[in-house]
Amino acid sequence: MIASTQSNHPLGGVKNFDRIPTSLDLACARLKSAGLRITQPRIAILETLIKRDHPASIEQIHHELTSDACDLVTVYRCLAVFEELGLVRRCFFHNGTSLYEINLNDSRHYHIVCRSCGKVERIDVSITDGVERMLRERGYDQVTHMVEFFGVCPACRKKAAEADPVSTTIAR
Amino acid sequence: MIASTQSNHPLGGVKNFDRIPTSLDLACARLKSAGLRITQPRIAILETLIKRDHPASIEQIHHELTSDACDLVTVYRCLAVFEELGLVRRCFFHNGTSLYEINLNDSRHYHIVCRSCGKVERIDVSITDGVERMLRERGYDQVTHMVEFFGVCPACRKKAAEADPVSTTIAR
DNA sequence: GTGGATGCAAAGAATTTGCAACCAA
DNA sequence: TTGGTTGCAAATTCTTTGCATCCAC
Repeated sequence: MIASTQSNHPLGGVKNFDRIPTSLDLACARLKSAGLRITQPRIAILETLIKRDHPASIEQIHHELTSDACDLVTVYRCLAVFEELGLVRRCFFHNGTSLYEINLNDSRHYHIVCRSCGKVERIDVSITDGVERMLRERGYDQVTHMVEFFGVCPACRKKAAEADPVSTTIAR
Repeated sequence: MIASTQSNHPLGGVKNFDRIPTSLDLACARLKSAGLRITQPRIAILETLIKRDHPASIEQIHHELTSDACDLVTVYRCLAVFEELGLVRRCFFHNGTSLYEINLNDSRHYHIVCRSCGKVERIDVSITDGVERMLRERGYDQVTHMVEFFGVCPACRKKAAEADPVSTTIAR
């Protein structure tokens, strides 16, 4: 997969399939092997998701595409396909909106979302493996899960404390 | 709180405040102490949530109210108030819809939702305390979280296997 | 009596669907 | 060439808002 039989140097090939596969290559391969077509809108959306590497709303993704790369409806449809394929993961945030992020190697990580500014940070821990195993033992199939943490980030706390030094010391 | 000073027997009082407080009593007390009014629609919605003790959509809750107890809009508004007060917890499910469940004593538990039939089971484990603590140490405030597990329940697996014995053996 | 809460209607936002035209394989 | 994809428009669903009326306190 990394280099063809025609060349031992990973970057030395002249043909496309001699390159080290990029994230986009991997995503396209997954599309292809599912019998789906690799179209301009799909490439554009995947590139945006890969470049971003952070959850984004459908609206945001559409906005970040180079202008009129495709219709908003197409973004909806493509993301539904990507999610079905597992290329993309859907997360739900405190206000109920869903965000999408690229998920090429099923990396298990979570997010902490600031209640105030909406900033998303990544948390790289694995806390739910035991539960998933337990559920499988109970007879559940295709088990996945979703975890989101919400809180007020340090920056927003500081800002709030400066604006109103008294009330912000009271925790929820 | 369990019995008034007028009676030592927990069930022996004649007045309302001599009863053991019910869940509804507790919820109403929380409303009152927040300066909010105890109205017929609010009582009806709370009773439905308490009786159910399982996540339900706004539509379902409205439907389960004894006919024309209140308008759908009122259910929306009441649930927003209850959520704000922490009387109710909002969960997000695989299709992106939000469900609400009563949350009178901040019990930490999660759900496993069947992808196929939508059945919700409760999981009583605590897996995220360590992460919440870590986030607070990093400077986050008002930290909460949300966890949902999705899978195909044993009953649906069996049903699917009977309908199509070949393809259902392939795990995701 | 008074202000918070509700009902109704209507607006607004988010998402889905139908169908003809298009283009990747 | 052909069927999966897309764009556009319109339908549908979900949620919020405005305002007059009502009723809990």
